[in-house]
Parts: sequence; structure tokens; C-alpha cells
Amino acid sequence: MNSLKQMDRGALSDALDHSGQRTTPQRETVFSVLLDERDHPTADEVYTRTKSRMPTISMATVYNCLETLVSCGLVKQVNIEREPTRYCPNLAPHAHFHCRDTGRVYDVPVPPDMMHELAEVLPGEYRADSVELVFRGHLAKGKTK
Amino acid sequence: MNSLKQMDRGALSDALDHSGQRTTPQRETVFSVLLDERDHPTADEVYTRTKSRMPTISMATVYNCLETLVSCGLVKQVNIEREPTRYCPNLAPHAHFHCRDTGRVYDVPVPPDMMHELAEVLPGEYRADSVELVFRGHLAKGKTK
DNA sequence: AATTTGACTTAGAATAATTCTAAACGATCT
DNA sequence: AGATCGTTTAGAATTATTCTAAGTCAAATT
Ligand SMILES: [Mn+2]
Ligand SMILES: [Mn+2]
Ligand SMILES: [Zn+2]
Ligand SMILES: [Zn+2]
Repeated sequence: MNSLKQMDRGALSDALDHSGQRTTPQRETVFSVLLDERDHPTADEVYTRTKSRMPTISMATVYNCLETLVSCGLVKQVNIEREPTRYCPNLAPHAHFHCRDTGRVYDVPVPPDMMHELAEVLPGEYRADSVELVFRGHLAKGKTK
Repeated sequence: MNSLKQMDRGALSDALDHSGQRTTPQRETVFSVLLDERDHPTADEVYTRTKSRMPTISMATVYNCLETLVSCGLVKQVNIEREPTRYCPNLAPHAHFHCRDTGRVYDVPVPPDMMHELAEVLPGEYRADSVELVFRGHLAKGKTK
């Protein structure tokens, strides 16, 4: 038994069904790992966390599950500089803040009007279907949040 | 003889001096390659282009030169998804547009006020020293520019 | 109920961009 | 000339990710 809430379980099987893929224990567990601690873990970190709930899972399967979750739209990949890809289940429009001191990545909500304004910097012939906004710097004080 | 204009040659040696590094023929040539065709080439593409002007240069040196140029602030790395790092000598604040069809990367000027507005989406404790903005999509019509 | 099917999982090999290592180079200084 | 020291170089090493090929499992079909 993984720790998916009924709502999330429903979203998962809907999204998987919709993209013609199956709901499996491995996919449920990986998804629950992402939902439980929203700190943008790497595949390796997801592997460690998932293994503690499902000791037989393999790294390849974790990569497969993450790819599946991304392909069905439940999870976003977050690439920052040349670091390992991180995974984010936050579907709301948001930016990321990357702390140079700790390496941690935080979600930063972006108001919808800002998204609209952003789109307007694009010349007419450019048709964007996604926008990626990453801030880098550090947190004031010892705030770890 | 590489194709650096006097202005760019000056900027290069100033920036290198300032960061305690030497002006070398390899660094000049790599820099001129970046300035001559501003299409955000990968290290491999920079290698090919540089080799045609300086046949004895090695891949390792191209990586070294690019790193040097980045470290002294004359060139920015552009990382898009998991693709090889690209290099951009445009020092003006700008965003990037990545065409899903062709894989090409274009510069998109961003007005300074937009940069300011962007900074305001950050909660107070976040101190950003850099902002990265990438659009993905495609170009309308057969425009290749 | 047995068989077939096909997606899924798995271990391990392969890939590929980048970094590292250690030796050679070369300009400058003594 | 000889010493110094940053730079260049070829090739090895690293490492996140992808690929391969074999095993698993739960329907679906017979
Ligand atoms: Mn910090
Ligand atoms: Mn296009
Ligand atoms: Zn996020
Ligand atoms: Zn650019």
C-alpha cells in the first residue's frame, strides 16, 4: 500500500488511461513519492525513496515511471544547468528558484497576468507552447523553509 | 589571423586580464567563432568551426576556452532540456526561443521593465542574481530567419 | 482452464557530453 | 640557459541517461 490519496489515485489512473498506459504499483509508488515530498528530487533520489517503500524496484523502472508520468502530463521535468534532471508534480504555472548555497529548488508561484505579459515579449512569428522561468541566487537569512 | 574586430579583441583581453587569465590564439579564435555566427552552437559545433580556422586545436581546448570565456563573463551558457550546452555571446538581457521543429535557438530581446516585473514575482527572502527565460514552440510559416 | 498477448519490469550494457589526468608546450622572468 | 607557471593536448574517466534483451504478469482469447 502506497500513500496516494484517493484524489491523486484518480488523477493518476485517469491520466494513464487517457494516454493508453496502465496503472501499476511501481507507477503509483513513484507518483506518491513525488507528491509526498515536493522538493524536486532527482531520479536517483526518487529511486532511494521509492526503494524504501518497494524494495524490489530497479533504477531503470524508476526512470521508466518518471518518463511515463511526464508523458501523461502529471509531472514536469525541471532541468537546471547541467545538473541531473529533477521532477516536479506541481501542475500550476510556476517558476523555479535555485539556491546557489544549498542547491535546493523551490517553487515560485507566477500570477497568470505575468504569464500573459511574458508571452508578449515574443515577436509575432514565434508560437510558444511552454515557458520556463528559473531564478538563481540565494535565500536571505537562514531560511530553509 | 582570426576575424576578431578591434572592439571585440579589446573586450576579450580586458575581460581575460580582469579575471587573471591570458589572451591566447585559441581563446581568440573560439571567441571569434562565437561572434561570427550567433546561432548558439554546441561545444561540438564550436570545435568544428574553430578547427577550420585553427586545425590543430583539440576538443579539450575548446571546452577549456569556452569555460574561460564563460568565467570571465563574455559568453553565457544556454542549457535547454537535456541537450548539449550551447554558447551565446549576447550580453544584453534576453530570453531564448527553442524551436521544437528545427532545434534552433533564437535570441528574444526582453525589455528592461519586463525584467523588473519578473523580479517582483519573487517573495522577499529570495535574492536572485540571474534569471533564465526559455520559450519552446515553433515558428509560424516557413520562417527560418 | 490453458494459451496467447502485449505492456511492463528488470539487470546490465551502451551511450555521450563533459570533466579529469598527466604530460608537453611556450611565453616570460632571472 | 634555466626555472616558472598558465595553457594546451590526447586520452582516460565519469556519470546521468538510454538501450537491449530477457523475464514477469495480468488480462484477453481460445
Ligand atoms: Mn541559500
Ligand atoms: Mn519551427
Ligand atoms: Zn516545481
Ligand atoms: Zn542567446
